Amino acid sequence: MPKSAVPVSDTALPSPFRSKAEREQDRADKREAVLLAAVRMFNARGYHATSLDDVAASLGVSKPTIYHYLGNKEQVLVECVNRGLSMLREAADAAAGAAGSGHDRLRAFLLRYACINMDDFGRCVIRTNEEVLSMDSATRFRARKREIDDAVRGMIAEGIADGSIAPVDIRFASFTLAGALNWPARWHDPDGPLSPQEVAEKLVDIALGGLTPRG
Amino acid sequence: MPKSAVPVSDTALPSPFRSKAEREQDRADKREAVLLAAVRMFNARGYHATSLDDVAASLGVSKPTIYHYLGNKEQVLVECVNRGLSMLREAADAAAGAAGSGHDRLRAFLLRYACINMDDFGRCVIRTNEEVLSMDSATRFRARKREIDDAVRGMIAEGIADGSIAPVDIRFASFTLAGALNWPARWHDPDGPLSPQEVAEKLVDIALGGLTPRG
DNA sequence: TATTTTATCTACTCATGGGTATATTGATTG
DNA sequence: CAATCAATATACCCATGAGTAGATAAAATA
Repeated sequence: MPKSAVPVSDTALPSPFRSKAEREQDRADKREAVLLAAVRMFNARGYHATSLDDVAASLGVSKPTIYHYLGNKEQVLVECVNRGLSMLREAADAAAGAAGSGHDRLRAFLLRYACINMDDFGRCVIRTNEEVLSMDSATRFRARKREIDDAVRGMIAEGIADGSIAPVDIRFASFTLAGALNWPARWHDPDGPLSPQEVAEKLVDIALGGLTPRG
Repeated sequence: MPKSAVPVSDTALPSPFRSKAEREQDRADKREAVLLAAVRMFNARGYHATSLDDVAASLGVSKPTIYHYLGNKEQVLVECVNRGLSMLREAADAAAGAAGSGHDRLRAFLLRYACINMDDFGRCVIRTNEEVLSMDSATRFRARKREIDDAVRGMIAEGIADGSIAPVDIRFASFTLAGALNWPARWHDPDGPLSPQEVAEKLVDIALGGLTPRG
């Protein structure tokens, strides 16, 4: 353990000597910073209209620095999309494992889903068209989105089974909900007066109205 | 009228001599063919990923020919978008002038709206992000979309007033409906088994469910 | 201390693609 | 028939931007 040669004290004085773990963390942080800067520009101007020179400049570094952290432009996009997809996946798993009726679980998930769609990385999932990806990445992208959609359909099916959701066409219901809740990725302004949470609640209430059984 | 020098007969023999009107029609037809070829490629691959060389090649002509009919690449896109917007506008005017309750008129419009969003030019309206346009075009684009949205909001308001629509938040209702019905522009496959009309009916039924007053 | 590794830069290459200059041909017009 | 105009092509220019080569300097390691 040569690392313990580095002074370690209870008072944790900031040391200019960084441990291996710290250096790895530094690297990960920088990589993350690149992704965040990139996704914001992609969302604001579009993938093709954003050059890696622009992204680098916004971070005060040069383009090769980005290539030091990520393989190429497409990988930058793919990583951003994957972060968004992971958030969605976690939300789906959480909802699937929660208590309550199908309707309750669906509602809880949709609220989270809508919020993620207004987040930097979530928005990128919606705004990224498969055509801009390589065939390989596009296939993986489609598969991961499909997982989310399957989860939604599952919740709808369970809601129909337990009577908390009206007996709608499951596929079209999921299309309708997805469309309604994806759309804010295009119009919601993070700097505007409407918080994602507020928007999500209003949209979910209205969108879910059509699935609620009639008294 | 020098035009009448061209032989005109009741039997309307096809003549190789074209009148001025015919020549203008030819030109308009060619222009239209360029737009249709372009919008299909824009929709399939995205605006930035489509070169005018590609569009020209798909028509069996060369790029300068396109420039003979349209000023530049952005104008090609703008014309396509405008065709879609005009269709939407007509549908909105027709619905606004129709008989029936607010709910009836809204429903009729939404069916048409959804179908237009699965048409070549309508799809282009949805898929075109303002960021790819010049500031000037983007402003006009936004204004025309806003007109459509205002029409929807008007119909919702009338429906609420006449009791055919539940007293929802008008702005969020229009966002929800728009999202649900815009989304097919991204997923509907014109060559697939689902006709736009079928899709439109199912989506509108589900999306409108949330606005229908409870018994 | 010598060597290697990491982080970063400057300065390139090179393909793509928007847009243009200009030639050609055939029809239109005077 | 001459002059013009319309439609099209070939061959180009030039900016942008992805991606790379290679230098440098600092830190880490042996």
